[in-house]
Amino acid sequence: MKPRRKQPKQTREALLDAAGVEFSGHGYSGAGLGGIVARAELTKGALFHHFPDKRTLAAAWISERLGLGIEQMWVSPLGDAGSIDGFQNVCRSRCKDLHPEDATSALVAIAAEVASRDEVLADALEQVFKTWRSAVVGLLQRGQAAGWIHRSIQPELEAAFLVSALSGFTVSLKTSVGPETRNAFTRALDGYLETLRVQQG
Amino acid sequence: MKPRRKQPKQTREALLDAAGVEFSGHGYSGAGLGGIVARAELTKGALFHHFPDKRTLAAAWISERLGLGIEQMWVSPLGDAGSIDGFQNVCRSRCKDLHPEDATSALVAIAAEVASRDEVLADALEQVFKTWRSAVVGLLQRGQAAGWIHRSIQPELEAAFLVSALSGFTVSLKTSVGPETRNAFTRALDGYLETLRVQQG
DNA sequence: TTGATTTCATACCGTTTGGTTGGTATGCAA
DNA sequence: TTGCATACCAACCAAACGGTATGAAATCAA
Repeated sequence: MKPRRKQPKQTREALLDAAGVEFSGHGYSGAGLGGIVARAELTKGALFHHFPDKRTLAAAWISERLGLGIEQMWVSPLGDAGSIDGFQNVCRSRCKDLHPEDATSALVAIAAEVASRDEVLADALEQVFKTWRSAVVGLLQRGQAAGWIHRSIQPELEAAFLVSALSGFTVSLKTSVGPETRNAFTRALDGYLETLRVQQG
Repeated sequence: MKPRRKQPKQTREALLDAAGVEFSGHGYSGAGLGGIVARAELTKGALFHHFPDKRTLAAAWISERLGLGIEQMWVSPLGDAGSIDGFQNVCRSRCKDLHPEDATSALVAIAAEVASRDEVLADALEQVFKTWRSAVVGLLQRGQAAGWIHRSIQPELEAAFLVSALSGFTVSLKTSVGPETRNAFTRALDGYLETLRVQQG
């Protein structure tokens, strides 16, 4: 392989990675393009060659990076779950590991900040939320078909509720200091998931 | 009454009101001090006389305005509820009326944006969240004592779960366009609250 | 090898940022 | 009425902001 000196694909990835760190750490408005290109060890020339403006960079980061993050953290694990206990284990594991720098927290934070005043970013964010909710819907439908999820619940409703609860959880993690809030939510969520189980006579 | 020409109390309130509009509409980083003083029809001289810097202004707004907003939207209504149906009615009413400009949405948005990187603001925010959770805890305890809330649940856990769910709901409201998400969450929340009810033989 | 195109760096632009300065007008206590 | 602290304004500041203009390497098609 010849050692290329200009690698546009790689440059674009580096910019998205750096943008992710800055957006996650300082929010959309709080993150500066100067900080992003400095972190990527590039210049604004490279940035504005690959992205026309800041919001388009953010939209690309949301769709590509946050979307992939949600896939890895929620969609795949939930796709593997085959019982209520498996469902609970996935949620417990995520609740224990969630921290303000991961994709889930960043998704919620950016959505809370800009979704109501930027249609483009709101669309990109909704797309990611939709894949998240869809994964839950799919799991619940499979559970109903297989007989381990209560027939009376409506998957779309419970999915919207669950994703909202987990979203709010990422916010509460940022304000509280100790592990009490994390433990409280985790245990209560476990109880809620229990109510989805078919009653064993 | 003599028409006073300098009214520091009133000036401070006007600054907090204007700051509230700007912070709610553009977030903490997105809101500028110039926009705040312009909205209040004052100058930076007045602003920096009453508040030493931007974050202190934000902290005062969180404690005084958002705190009062949560009191009015959640603490008082929940304090009046005396049954599961009353509890559900309060939540249903709030879920229907919640919009991106109210105190609840602003509280969550600011928390998601700055809580993980500013201890001062995080403390002020946690105080407000705590009064919110405490109102739920108090209601659940009263319900258990009065016999209309299931004895097996732990009020602190369910309160943390409920407040997180409602927090996440304010975020999901911003990304989705139609009323589907609002309706889905509202109905699922109703079902969750139903599980707190004592079983009628 | 040539010519066009892509990929980036450097330098710069006007605007806005949070915050400061110096000064003036008001309110209150004596 | 004097004297001093409070309340507020207008002008200003350096730094950072998002974005642009220009040009030089690097790459690729011919």
